[in-house]
Amino acid sequence: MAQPSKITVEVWIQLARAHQAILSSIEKSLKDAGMPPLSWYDVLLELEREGNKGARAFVLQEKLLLPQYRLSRLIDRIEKAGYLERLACDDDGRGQRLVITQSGKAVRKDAWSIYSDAIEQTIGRKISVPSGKMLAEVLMSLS
Amino acid sequence: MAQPSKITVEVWIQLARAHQAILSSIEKSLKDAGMPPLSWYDVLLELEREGNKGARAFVLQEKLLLPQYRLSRLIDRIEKAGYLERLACDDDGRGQRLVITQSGKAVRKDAWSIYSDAIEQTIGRKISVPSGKMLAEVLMSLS
DNA sequence: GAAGATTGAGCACTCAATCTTC
DNA sequence: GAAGATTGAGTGCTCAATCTTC
Repeated sequence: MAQPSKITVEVWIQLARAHQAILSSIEKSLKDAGMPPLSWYDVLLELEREGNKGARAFVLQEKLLLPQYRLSRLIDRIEKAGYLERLACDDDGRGQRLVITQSGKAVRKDAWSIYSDAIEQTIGRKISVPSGKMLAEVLMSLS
Repeated sequence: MAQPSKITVEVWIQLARAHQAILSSIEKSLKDAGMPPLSWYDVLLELEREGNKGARAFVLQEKLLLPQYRLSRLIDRIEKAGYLERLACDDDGRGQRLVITQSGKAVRKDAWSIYSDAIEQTIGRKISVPSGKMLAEVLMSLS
């Protein structure tokens, strides 16, 4: 049980604070604009990338790091809002194909204009390009 | 409405992923060890730093970036578990002094041995000291 | 028995409304 | 009226149990 250095602890504290600050700012921007929360955006973006064939739920779980039960209820809500459809899966009777609808694509696009602006305000304006490259690279090694 | 660069977007994606991965790992470690969640730890640590005079709730709000209603119910649960006490505030009848109890200090200490080990496993082992210094510094400018 | 997915019950979060004291 | 704090009602998260298909 090796103890973490002061620097390691400081990294975690600052990582948690930065995440919390940025996330609440983004969520507030989306809500103020009448958009669905960020978790919906993540799902819709993945589905849009998958195209008409749709995506399996367990694939989304891995990509978005979500537990099964959370994704299941998240999909319920998004489907109820009309932004995705559950279709039967030909080659596996247990599963289903999740397909984004036209209105789903539209709301994702609208949300992106709000979302991207919030990212620029909370991150882009605050750090230099070299810092950003370094930051993204080091962070990638942590997940 | 300036658009964010690809690097800026990548920083946010990796920041969110790293945070999610590290946080769930830490929470799992705490739960497996029979410890309260991380939010309790944050409150208890701040109270321990304040000593016998205790801390005002609105001060915790600022330090922990928590909304009023969330902190209020968080304090309820921690108090019910016997880890803190709400005492009258002499100079302000609206507020109260939040004071950590002996068992609160004990559980915070026990939780730290689990928590610190999890930090070392998820962060310390994965990045170099120079990367860590740089990371902490840049992250600090984001919150 | 394992994998994909859902569900019931309990707990935590959220918002707006409220209360008390300043 | 503003600041510190709490609360009711609605929503979302969590865990374990469950169901179906592989």
